[in-house]
Amino acid sequence: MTLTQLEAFVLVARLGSVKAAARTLTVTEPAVSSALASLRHHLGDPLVQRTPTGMALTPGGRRLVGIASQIVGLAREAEAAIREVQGAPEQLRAVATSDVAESVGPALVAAFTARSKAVDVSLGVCAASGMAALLRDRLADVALGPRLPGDGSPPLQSAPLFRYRLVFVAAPGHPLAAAGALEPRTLVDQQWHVGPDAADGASPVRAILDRLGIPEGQIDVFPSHAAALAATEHGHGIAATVAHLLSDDQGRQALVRLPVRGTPLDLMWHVTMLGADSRAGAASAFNRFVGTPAATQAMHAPLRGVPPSEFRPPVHVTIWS
Amino acid sequence: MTLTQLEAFVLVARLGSVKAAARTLTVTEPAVSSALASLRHHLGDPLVQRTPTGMALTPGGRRLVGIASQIVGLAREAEAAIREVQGAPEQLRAVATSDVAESVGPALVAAFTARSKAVDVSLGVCAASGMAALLRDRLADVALGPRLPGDGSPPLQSAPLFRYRLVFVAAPGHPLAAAGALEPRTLVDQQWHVGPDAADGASPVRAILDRLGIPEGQIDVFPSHAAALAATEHGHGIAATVAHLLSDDQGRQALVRLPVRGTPLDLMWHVTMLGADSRAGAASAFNRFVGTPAATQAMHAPLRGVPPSEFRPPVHVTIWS
DNA sequence: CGAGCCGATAAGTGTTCCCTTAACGCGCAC
DNA sequence: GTGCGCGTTAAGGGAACACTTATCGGCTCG
Repeated sequence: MTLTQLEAFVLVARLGSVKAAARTLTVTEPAVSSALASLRHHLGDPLVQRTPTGMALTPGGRRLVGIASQIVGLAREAEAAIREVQGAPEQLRAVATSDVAESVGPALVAAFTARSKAVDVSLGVCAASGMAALLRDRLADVALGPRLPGDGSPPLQSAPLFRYRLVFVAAPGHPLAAAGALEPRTLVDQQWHVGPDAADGASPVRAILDRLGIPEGQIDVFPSHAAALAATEHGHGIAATVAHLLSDDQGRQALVRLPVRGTPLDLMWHVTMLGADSRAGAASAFNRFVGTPAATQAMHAPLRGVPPSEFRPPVHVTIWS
Repeated sequence: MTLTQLEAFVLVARLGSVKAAARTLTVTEPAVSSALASLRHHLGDPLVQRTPTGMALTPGGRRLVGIASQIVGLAREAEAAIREVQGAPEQLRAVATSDVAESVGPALVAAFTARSKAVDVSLGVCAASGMAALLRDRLADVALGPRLPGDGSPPLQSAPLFRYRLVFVAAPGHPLAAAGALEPRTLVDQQWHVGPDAADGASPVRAILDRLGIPEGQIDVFPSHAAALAATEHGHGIAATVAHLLSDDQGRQALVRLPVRGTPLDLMWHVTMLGADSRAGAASAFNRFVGTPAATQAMHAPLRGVPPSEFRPPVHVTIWS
């Protein structure tokens, strides 16, 4: 029984699939499957079993997951504690959904970095559906994205981070660009350009696509939100984007907002982390920071005049998934 | 960072020496030293350093020992949990000082085994000074011997187990055997035959030897208490032993009690375990059992007529140290 | 100053881990 | 049925682990 094996098991149990666990750990599926096989053999229990809907825990696995999760959490805590004692900078690993990571995330993280010199911050991108597991396994300290359900063990705490407005956009030459007020259903026949977060069930864009009943064939998923917007500029599709990122593009008329009825949609991004008793000190500092005016200002200001596609965040960004 | 390394570190930190940790783990000193070296290198901190009085923790080590201890405890808990879910018998690892292990320990454990069919009990021998570390690291679930200080992390709970009387004995032909009332200081010139527990600072026999100022050259440490008594039967030395074990030997006049003033000494053995919230279920069951009349009866009854040297406990006995 | 104790190190060995690529088995959908 | 997605197994290699015996270095104590 090794820490690696326990880690693999916990992630499979939490994420419900070997594939997702492997992606999170940046290893291949057989690596995870093999670690799981070793643990199964050692403990003499299947722990998790395939079902049509994913991987389901056996009674033994259900019992183990809580204990194993504590073990891997403590192992991380041990390393962080030693680092701290030695005076090394504390580490804060932030994850964000791709929409946050391409909008207010880097600016927020950069502002926090500037204020807290002794903290080493990294920002990663992940799907909203995997955020809770990352936080609980201490693979991440804070998560930026939609509000996450806090129930579970250990519990999570979500707090409002940033109110934003979602709008629909198209190239100036698009047929709908010159239209007057549009009914939402007129968008059903359009080709949609979306970022990677739209593939995630918890994303608001995904919710819109589902509500309108857009067939998958009409949805082009791009590797980044910026790429989706770039394709929209030069193509004949439409996209959904955060309004305040658009001000400059609109000024240059690269994209125009579509006057769809019911838009802009008022939405909220949240910051989520473990409870105050179990999270790292840097996470608490970050939590305090996001409530300050400096944080709000940083999230509103920085991207003015810089198209997202060219934006290079001034913080170290690690892509974890 | 592996579980083995953390275990080695915790034991070195708790026992204050590599040698003791190695003995407890039944490996050689280099094995422990090497595990420690790997952990030191991995974390970049000496963790423990040699001092004239033993191994002292660095600030980092002090911080780590609590976390590491939790990790190894949880790892054991994980294995126990799986075993329990699978319906396998629960395991209870008892340790006792050699005096208990050679007197009431086996009978007590056997009586508990007979009552609790679903518990797999093993009894080991260890020094009183190492008991607290064994309990805290969950290498043992219950400890039988002297009362242990309960402070520390996690705290320990001691409860009275058995009141016994310590007497001094010699062979019938010994010069002192025919004497009348003896002053304690008349024993100073004698050759003492003692069991392994006398080498332990926490042992009452050790305390007596120290109080009388017996030089080391007059103390023969035998590998078992029974061996010390056997040597006393045929030699010209004296020994200290538990009174109620002696009844039959006295009947056969193999050994006679010396009428030393102040004897018999009224002493108490205790049972010690972790607090109710952190100990295994079997430990709690054992704790309840030792309070019952059946336990008291078992401890008084079984060895009547059976010299300790010939006694074969009906339970599996593992020697850990 | 030599003896003895204790921890660290050297050298070596068998085992386990951990990861890879490739191929296989199985359930499910079009 | 025929793909296709997903987990598992096979095979293999490199590294780390965990242990041993033997030796060294530093320290204390007679």
